Amino acid sequence: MSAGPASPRRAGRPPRGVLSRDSITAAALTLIEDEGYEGLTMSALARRLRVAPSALYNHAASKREVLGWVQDHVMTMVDFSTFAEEPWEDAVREWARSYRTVLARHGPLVPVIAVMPVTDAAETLRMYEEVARGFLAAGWPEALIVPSIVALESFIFGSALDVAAPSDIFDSGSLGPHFPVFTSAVRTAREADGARSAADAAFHTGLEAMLDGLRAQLAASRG
Amino acid sequence: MSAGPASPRRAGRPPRGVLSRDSITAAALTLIEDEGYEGLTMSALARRLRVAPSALYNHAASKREVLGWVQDHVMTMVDFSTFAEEPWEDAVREWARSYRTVLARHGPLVPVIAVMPVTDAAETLRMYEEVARGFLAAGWPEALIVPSIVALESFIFGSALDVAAPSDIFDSGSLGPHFPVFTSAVRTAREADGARSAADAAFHTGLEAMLDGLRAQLAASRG
DNA sequence: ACCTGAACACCGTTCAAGT
DNA sequence: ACCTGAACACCGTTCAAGT
Repeated sequence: MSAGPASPRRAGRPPRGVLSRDSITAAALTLIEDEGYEGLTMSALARRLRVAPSALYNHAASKREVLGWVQDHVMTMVDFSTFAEEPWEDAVREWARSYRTVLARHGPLVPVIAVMPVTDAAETLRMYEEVARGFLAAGWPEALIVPSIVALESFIFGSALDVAAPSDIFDSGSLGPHFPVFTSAVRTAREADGARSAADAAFHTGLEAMLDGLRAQLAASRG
Repeated sequence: MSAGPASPRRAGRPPRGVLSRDSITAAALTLIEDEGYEGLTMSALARRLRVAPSALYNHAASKREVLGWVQDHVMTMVDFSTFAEEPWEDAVREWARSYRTVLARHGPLVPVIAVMPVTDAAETLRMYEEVARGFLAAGWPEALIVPSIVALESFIFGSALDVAAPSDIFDSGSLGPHFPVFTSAVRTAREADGARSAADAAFHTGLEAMLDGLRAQLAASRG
């Protein structure tokens, strides 16, 4: 009845020792949670697993590969369940918000995700499958689905990087008087947005604009 | 008549030796051009300047600061001249294309730019000033200018990361049969886009969608 | 004020040797 | 098959010593 030490074995040979893709990924995730991505070193990872650093290389070809495993797991934290339940536009909204929130906590992963092939990244593929399904069900022409998803993702990736920016990123300091239009626009925006951060306001603006444009494109494709 | 070894001196003390913000930035840029960002190390930089690595620290507090100088220079390569000449929508289109192209060649800089405060980054501020001016001239309410610019930038940043992705990034490999909708959508998109890369198609789709949405928002703000 | 040279505290990764 | 321990080839950065 108990889960036992051996996790349900997949196809292939069962892991002999403590080390496996799963255990390394789990240790990496708690390490990142505790120490951040600067703390994620092969030494620190090995220490958590009570093993010599070189032992890791019997299971992962490189730190980059470990990062790929982490990335695929992080994707499971993104909520894309709404595509099965809600209308297309609301589903995209919820998915995009969740995606950005998850990535904002894993900023250093963003450049990795953007470039990582999806082959054998099963969890990542699960998300794409569900999102593509939602687009198809909403009546999107098949040829427009992937470009639309990638466009939304690009915006989400950029917005996630933006979350890490300091709140005074647009303070022009002593140079302010040389750039009066921008300086004034920054001040006005800050007053208008109130407590909401600049990053949040921009995300809302951009997401609604893109949804607007995509909705129009969907309508146009229906003739 | 000749330019001479001493560049036109700014306010403040003239540089005594060979090393200065300008010379270090110039060396870093040619180094990046020749060897890429992996080749940009403090040692390699010092070697190009015929100086010991530790000498760099008399002028820059850290490698991160050097990266900031590079970033500010890279911004001068972005073409934002169209804001003074063309209608708002065409100007944004040209600016966004140029911005993405420049950043695609400097991918590792994207996470740096997203977080780097604009204080004392004069070239970066010049761009923002000109873009904000263009928005204002097009009739945008002041409070919406900064969120719109940041939203566009987020999309541009994400799209620039996307350019570095391998063309087969969406090949689902042996897992394909488990994700039929997505796999089929990828194939259809590839056929529809022809020679154009997936990244280019997505950039076009996303930029036009966002322009659509922003145009609608501008119209709405006019009542 | 600015440079050199040596040193420090790390990295990721390899590999012979063990079991 | 999988692990250890030592080693390698790097990093960015500091600092005493020189001029």
